[in-house]
Amino acid sequence: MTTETVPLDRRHRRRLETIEEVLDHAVAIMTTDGVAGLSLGEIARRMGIRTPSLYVYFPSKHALYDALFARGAREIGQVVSDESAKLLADLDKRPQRSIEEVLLDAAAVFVRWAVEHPAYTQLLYWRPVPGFQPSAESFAPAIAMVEASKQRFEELQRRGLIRAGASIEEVQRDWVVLMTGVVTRQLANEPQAGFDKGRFTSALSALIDMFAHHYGAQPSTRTRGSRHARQR
Amino acid sequence: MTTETVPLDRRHRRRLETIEEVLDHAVAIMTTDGVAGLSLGEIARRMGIRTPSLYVYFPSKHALYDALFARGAREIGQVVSDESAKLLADLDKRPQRSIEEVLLDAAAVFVRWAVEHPAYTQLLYWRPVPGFQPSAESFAPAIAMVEASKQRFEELQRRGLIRAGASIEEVQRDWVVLMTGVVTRQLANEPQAGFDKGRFTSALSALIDMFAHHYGAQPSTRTRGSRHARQR
DNA sequence: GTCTATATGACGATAGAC
DNA sequence: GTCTATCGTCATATAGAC
Repeated sequence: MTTETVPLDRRHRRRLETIEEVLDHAVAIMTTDGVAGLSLGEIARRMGIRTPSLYVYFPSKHALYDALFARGAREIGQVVSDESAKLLADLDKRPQRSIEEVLLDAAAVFVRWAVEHPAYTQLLYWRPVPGFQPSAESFAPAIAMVEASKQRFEELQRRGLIRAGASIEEVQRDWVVLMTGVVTRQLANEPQAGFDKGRFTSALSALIDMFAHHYGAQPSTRTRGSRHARQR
Repeated sequence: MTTETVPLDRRHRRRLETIEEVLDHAVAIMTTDGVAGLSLGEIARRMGIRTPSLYVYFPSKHALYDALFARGAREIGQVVSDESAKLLADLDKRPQRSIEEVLLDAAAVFVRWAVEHPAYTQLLYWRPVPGFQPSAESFAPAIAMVEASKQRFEELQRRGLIRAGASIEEVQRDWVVLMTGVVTRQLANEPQAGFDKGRFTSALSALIDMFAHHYGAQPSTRTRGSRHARQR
């Protein structure tokens, strides 16, 4: 009995490790060849096994995509959640921070992760795989992230940084359009540029100013368009 | 001699017609199955020919994607160009129009076409096909469209609707992020909703207000956030 | 010139031996 | 749990019928 449970646990752990290894190779392939460029044969080749052996761990290629979707949603959710906690804690210590500063920090964390993890980003925010729809379980962390984001905006509204009359639903919707818009254009037009040098990631500051002006509570201390005025 | 040129012309015309037919079927398939779901076998099946026969007209699947990219870029370019001409002519007749109204018209034309032609939109604004890069010739109309858009913003700036100090390069960049951001979210999250009922296409008005407030010349006549205030 | 017949190699997927 | 063998489909290439 005792001799049975131990190897079972070990086998189980080993199985989970193998699954993680499959996912790691899949991400590496998708990063270079795009989400649609993933092939089970290439994963197996890199692991030194035959393609059919992968079916022990995943019943289909779509199931593999589903696991990758879940993994990506969990990871970006964690990154954003950590930043969000820091943001609110920091706001307690330095309440004089402008809404522009606060939102730019939050935006940069999301956009940086997205452009630096193009495989997950394509899977989460485009529709690159014909017929693939994430399962409810895999989609759950993505929903949780949106809910957390809305709660963060509500908190900012309570603290007087977001205009009192603003609909949080609309704030969240427009925020998502801006953030994923920047990420999509950067990855599709300049995939090699990276966060710091990208033409579209560099637009974040101007877009956040725009957003803050519209949904922020107090008029910005910065003159509208001061960034451009400098260039004249 | 005379008897030779006539059938050559006819044959040439017939060839072009066949090419158009191939492209039409390709668009239909991509519309239902996504860009990556296109298969030459399915095109041939629908045309009642064998797959290798397609290679008479296109040397490879990538060449077919290239022709589709060019077609899509020309079509949306034409749609936007027509609207742009109408917009400026209308502005001569009714110079009292606000920048919000003018831009919302322009935005609606682009976004409506994009969500109603998801096959072209995916090809033009995402990266759904591993290894596919449009040729310089196919890309040309897309560049022309961006140039025309910049010239339109310059004209609006000359007419005093866009703030004098604004960099047209930045105006165009942020405009593209907003428009393709809305389109991408609508097509990826709610592909079946259509322009009029979509959750993200419905955000256009608010996003244009935001944009106009930032880059427009005179303060808006509408109270900031009046749309939301109404909902209270 | 246009299309078919045929073949190649890669793919996702399944069945069954060990 | 991994293998081999196999299936059907895919994009692609070539040779040849008409």
